[in-house]
Amino acid sequence: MSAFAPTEARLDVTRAKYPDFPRGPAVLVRLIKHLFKEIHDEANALLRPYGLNHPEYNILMMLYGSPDNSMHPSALADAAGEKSANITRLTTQLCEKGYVARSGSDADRRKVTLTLTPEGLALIDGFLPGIVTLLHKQTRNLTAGEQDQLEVLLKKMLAGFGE
Amino acid sequence: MSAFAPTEARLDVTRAKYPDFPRGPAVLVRLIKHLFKEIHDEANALLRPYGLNHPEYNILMMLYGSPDNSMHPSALADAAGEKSANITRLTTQLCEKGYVARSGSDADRRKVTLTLTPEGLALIDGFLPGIVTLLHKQTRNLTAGEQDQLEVLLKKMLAGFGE
DNA sequence: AGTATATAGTTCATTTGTGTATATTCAATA
DNA sequence: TATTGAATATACACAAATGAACTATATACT
Repeated sequence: MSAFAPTEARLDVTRAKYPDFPRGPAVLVRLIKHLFKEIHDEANALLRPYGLNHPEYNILMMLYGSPDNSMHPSALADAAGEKSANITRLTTQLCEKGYVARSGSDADRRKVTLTLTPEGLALIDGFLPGIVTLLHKQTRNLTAGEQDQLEVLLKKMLAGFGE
Repeated sequence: MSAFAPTEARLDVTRAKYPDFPRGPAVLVRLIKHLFKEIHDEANALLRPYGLNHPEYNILMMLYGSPDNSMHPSALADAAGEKSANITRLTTQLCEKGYVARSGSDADRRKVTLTLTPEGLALIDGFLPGIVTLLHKQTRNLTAGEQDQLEVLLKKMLAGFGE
């Protein structure tokens, strides 16, 4: 029996009380919330031994995903889905730990450039094997074809936001 | 152009540096994170005029999804995907606002029962129309068939956790 | 019965996240 | 070139969430 069954039962009760409540959309939203929490918690557990949490990991990986291992804070905020005030705090921590370096920009002096240090790159090399294993584990119930399908549908849904 | 395109570009760079990094699973995880943040932020904005945030809303709706409008804290933690310590804090707030009532249980004196008050039910009636509209808006890009498909796939993925 | 083990809920210290205001720089244009 | 408005990043006060320790009941076992 799926762990999600109680959620569906609750939704049935809700619809009995308030028939307009849309079952499909509500299920999707609750599924996404549950998945996010699970993903978040598992990643946190894996990263704790490295002294990192999930948001810090995300920032390191966004920088790693840039050809020169560097980004500006505002781009990082978009990429990591964090508020810019939080980027300041998180990157300050990563700087203090020595994984990221801050530097000014000559072209636009408002901007700051954040770059992975050699220590940061070494840390990433250290935790990536575990992350790869975790990612496979988290999607093991889906075939490659199902993953593609899911990706298409999630993108389509996401495209409906912020318009 | 999709707002998600930069994420995919970063993933390509990552895979150039670390070929084992699995593209599909990583995309799925990032999509889910982005969707959750959008859903969370929009719900927060809608609920603010009612003096509620998204987690508080979730708790009220979990109670509403129970036939007698009541649940125990531990069940609520599961249902709402919150840690039990957080349930204590959130429900205390909701009690102070008069939307939820706490009471002991005779059968098992460790347990506490949380029940929606008439004020809580009235509040729900007040914000539900807006929520219904929001839920439709958040899934407007998906046909009914696509929503069903997405639901199946997300459930399948979720079933892979915690085993 | 008596003891160990597990469960329910809370408390508290700490970490993490947000909203708002502010300083600085850039870009547009009158 | 002076002025206005937008963008970038940060500071800070406050809000929310977490992990770990703790109290109290309940359950299982000998």
